[in-house]
Amino acid sequence: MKLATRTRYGLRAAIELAKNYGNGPLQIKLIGKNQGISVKYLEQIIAMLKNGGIVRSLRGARGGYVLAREPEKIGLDEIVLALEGSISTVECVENESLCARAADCVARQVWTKVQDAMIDVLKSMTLKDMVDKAQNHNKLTYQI
Amino acid sequence: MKLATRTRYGLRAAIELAKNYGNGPLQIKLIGKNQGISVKYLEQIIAMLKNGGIVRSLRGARGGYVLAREPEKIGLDEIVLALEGSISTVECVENESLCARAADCVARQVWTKVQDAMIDVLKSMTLKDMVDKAQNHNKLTYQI
DNA sequence: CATTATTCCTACTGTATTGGTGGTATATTA
DNA sequence: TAATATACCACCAATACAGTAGGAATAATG
Repeated sequence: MKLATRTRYGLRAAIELAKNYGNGPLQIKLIGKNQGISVKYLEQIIAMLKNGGIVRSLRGARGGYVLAREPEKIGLDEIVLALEGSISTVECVENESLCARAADCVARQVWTKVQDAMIDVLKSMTLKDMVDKAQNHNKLTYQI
Repeated sequence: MKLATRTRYGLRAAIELAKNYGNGPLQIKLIGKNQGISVKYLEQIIAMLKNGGIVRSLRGARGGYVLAREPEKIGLDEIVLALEGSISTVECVENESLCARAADCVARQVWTKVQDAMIDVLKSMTLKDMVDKAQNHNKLTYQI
């Protein structure tokens, strides 16, 4: 059940970008420094966020990354989706055709319920919510 | 986010044992055959269920495995716990001391909520519920 | 135009996990 | 004691993960 490190890092990076929203691009170097994450590794992780349509990049000097949309329009489910590839406990939940008995498999029903519960929680939160929460502690408090 | 195969297999094996509850021990060989799972692999998986106090073993001829308690007293959370080691998305959720900022980390709050949602769902179901559901389809319908 | 800052791309590496196999020891029963 | 079945232990191949490395492409700046 453990999340990949890249998912944890990726969320933290996204929150940094959300905090910086409206103030121009933020460089990976800075995010990595603030968060204590290998800059080279973060590079790959943010590329996933880019592919997922969460962030946009600005190349060249003074470039960096910005959120692709307003923080209140980015659900955490989108972020996890971009980083994990899918928010899914078991393949057959998404793809019935993987198993002949999928349609009335009780184990599958369990994993579907678990998965739906996770997705609901993630969908209920946006990057804006994260920034607001962090603001209350008025520091970079989202470090894992 | 994907579950390990052993967790899926383990749940299915536990459901088989629940279905057989009251009819004496069930052999791994049989479960593996019914479920299309490598008997040798299943051996290891059921050993985890045993360590977790979910099943008891009976050695020797006519031996096999039985549930350690009535199916209605075994929550699915216990089964996942036995197989995954912990029902946890991130280490720091369980163990605050892993990160100095854990106490007011917003990312950690996210993963805590996700994890709690999963645990709630699993806790809400017992092996008995699984047997009852499967009965409605009156076959081995829990195959993944 | 040269320099600098930054993203982008691709490949490599060590480690751990996963999924699975094989063999032997041990206990129980008939 | 022979047959059955679990228990235990060691091994193996494939994959994923986390991180490193080097350089190419691109944009801004002086």
